[in-house]
Amino acid sequence: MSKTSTLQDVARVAGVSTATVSRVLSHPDMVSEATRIRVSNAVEVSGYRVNRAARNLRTQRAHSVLVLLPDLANPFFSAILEGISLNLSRKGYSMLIASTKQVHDSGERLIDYLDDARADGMIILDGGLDAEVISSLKVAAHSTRILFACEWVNETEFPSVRSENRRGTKAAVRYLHDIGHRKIGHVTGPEGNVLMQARKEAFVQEIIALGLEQQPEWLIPGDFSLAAGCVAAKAWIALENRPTAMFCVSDQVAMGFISEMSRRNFKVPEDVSVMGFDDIDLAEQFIPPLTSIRQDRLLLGQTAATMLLERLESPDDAGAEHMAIIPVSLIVRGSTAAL
Amino acid sequence: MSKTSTLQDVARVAGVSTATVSRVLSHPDMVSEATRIRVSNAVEVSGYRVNRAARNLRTQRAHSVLVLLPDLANPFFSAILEGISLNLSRKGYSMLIASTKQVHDSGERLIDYLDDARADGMIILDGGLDAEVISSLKVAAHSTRILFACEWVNETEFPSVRSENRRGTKAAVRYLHDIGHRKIGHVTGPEGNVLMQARKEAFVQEIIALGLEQQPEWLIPGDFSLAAGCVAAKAWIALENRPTAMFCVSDQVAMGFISEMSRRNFKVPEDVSVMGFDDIDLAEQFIPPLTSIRQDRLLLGQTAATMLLERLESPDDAGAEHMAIIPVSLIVRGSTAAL
DNA sequence: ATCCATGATGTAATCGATTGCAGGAGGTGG
DNA sequence: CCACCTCCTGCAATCGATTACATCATGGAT
Repeated sequence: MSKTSTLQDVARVAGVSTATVSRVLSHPDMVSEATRIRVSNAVEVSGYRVNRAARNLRTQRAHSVLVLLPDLANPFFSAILEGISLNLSRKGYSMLIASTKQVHDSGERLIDYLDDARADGMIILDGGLDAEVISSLKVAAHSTRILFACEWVNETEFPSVRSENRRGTKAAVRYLHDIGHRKIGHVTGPEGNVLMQARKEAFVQEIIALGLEQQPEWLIPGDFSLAAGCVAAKAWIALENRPTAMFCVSDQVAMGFISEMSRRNFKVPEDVSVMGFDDIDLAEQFIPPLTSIRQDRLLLGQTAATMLLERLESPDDAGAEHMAIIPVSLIVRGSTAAL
Repeated sequence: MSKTSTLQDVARVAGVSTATVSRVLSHPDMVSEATRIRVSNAVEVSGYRVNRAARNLRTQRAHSVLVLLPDLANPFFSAILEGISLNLSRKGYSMLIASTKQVHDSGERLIDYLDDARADGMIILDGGLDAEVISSLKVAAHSTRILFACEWVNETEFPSVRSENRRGTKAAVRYLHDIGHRKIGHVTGPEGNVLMQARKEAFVQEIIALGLEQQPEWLIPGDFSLAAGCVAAKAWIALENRPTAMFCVSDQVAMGFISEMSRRNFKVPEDVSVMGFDDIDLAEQFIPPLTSIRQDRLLLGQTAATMLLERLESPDDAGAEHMAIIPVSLIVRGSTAAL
């Protein structure tokens, strides 16, 4: 029992060749019904499990996908991972996880995962990779094996799955406008990040489209962290001419913002309406509950996995989808109020 | 360039046999300096990467470890994963991730991951597995390849890594007592969970040790979720004789509790002191900032990885550590106040 | 009766790295 | 000068599954 049985063992029990056993398992329609049943029984009694290493070697596939996160500790990614994992496992693939920071620090290179046959492809959730790393990924043999999700890299041809960042942002601004706000500010993400850029551009566009007042100091720089929200709150407090509503680039930032405001005895939404982006699990439980733009992270993950596998399994199919956009929706809660 | 080169290619370039190349890579001291250099150069120029599938097949190891979570969406696990990943990658292992729920739903069995050579071992972060699953894991060949972290399963001999649940709980109660509370309640975890049980027992012991008042209805049932905290808050409000401090089984529960209290116009810590357990990242930013028992999740993850690898690499070493306990510490913040 | 198509099965090569064993070169001691 | 030992390297088997090709039986068509 301690030793797992091999194809040979099953073949011996069933009185057939290993080829036949293999066929029963992978191409059942090539085998006659009688032997199929006999072999299936033999598989059953011997508790046979295919040896993945052997299969992977022979088929030249790893049957696994690497998911790269900028940071394992960010709860934003959990639902995306769940979606990826779900659709990968349905197709018999395993999910490897690594953080780009850790890979970089350890001196490994990302392409090694593909080159040494540990993974067939990778889903990258980090748009902030070094230009050097990006260019190493562009090598022809790999470009079809990589997909960006959530974030992406401008001016590259990697396929990607993303949320409707622009539409979501504009919906946020329009909502704040609809409930009476005319002075609307924005806590942006980290300089150079594609998400922050997309959202910031859309924000400015919509402000202009609605003919609202613009002040350079109402665009408060931040990143995606709680701490950035706190800093931004201090910046808001220090303003002469304060916006009555702030659109934050992420829920974490919004929470940090509100948290600092409350420490300084300002009230949300009485003194200022605050909204976020993402609609992470906690948004609903926060005090006050956070108005936000919901990203369907589970769907985003599932879509990413499915798209990548499709591309892996027919690499030459030029007709394959190159980009998928996942709808977002406005979720109104207590952190915003009519003016 | 599109095809990665093999040992054969390198051997040809260096003018040696594949055996020698392999030795240069895995046992450099068996090879003369001259050839070592020549081969190293050949490896360099050909951009050789070892093929993991081939190595895994030959060495009968997967060089990867499966981490099983009850639920990918719980931010509590992120730092643990980071710790595991860090120490695994240092030893050249990859980290596979799956959720026990998903594995179960898809009809896979956990032992399959070991039986089909996808993973050498597994770290289980879920103490709530079915008895049936547990017993399938006990098979002699596997028992040395499994390690529980955070949670564990009573009355089994699996090695485990855990935090000082009892000491942490007692420290919490003692702290609340020290700042003047005499009526202390506890929102417990899900019935049957080992953590909730350990913490609940320790809680009751310490209450008795300090000679404090006990009321059955001060032990409010919950689970580890935000929602459970909300429900518990309603239960607290409904009490005739209310505790002045509540020790919650997790930070998430504490946050839910506080959130609901605030919705009902009760104030924390003025009306009731609330504390959690875990010290997740958000605890510090919550309003009010949460008093909690900090678990060193990174260290816990690192320890788990290291212990498992040690056991995998010397399976017969009876002297190997069987259990590791990670220290916890009390973090006092604004959600608790002296009475 | 003969021939060929069809379907089922077996034979054996193959994927790429590792490693036990054998052999050769060079050095040492008797 | 020979026996022997050490150090280095190569040969070839091996891990276990997959699959191209060969073989064989069966049956239908002519």
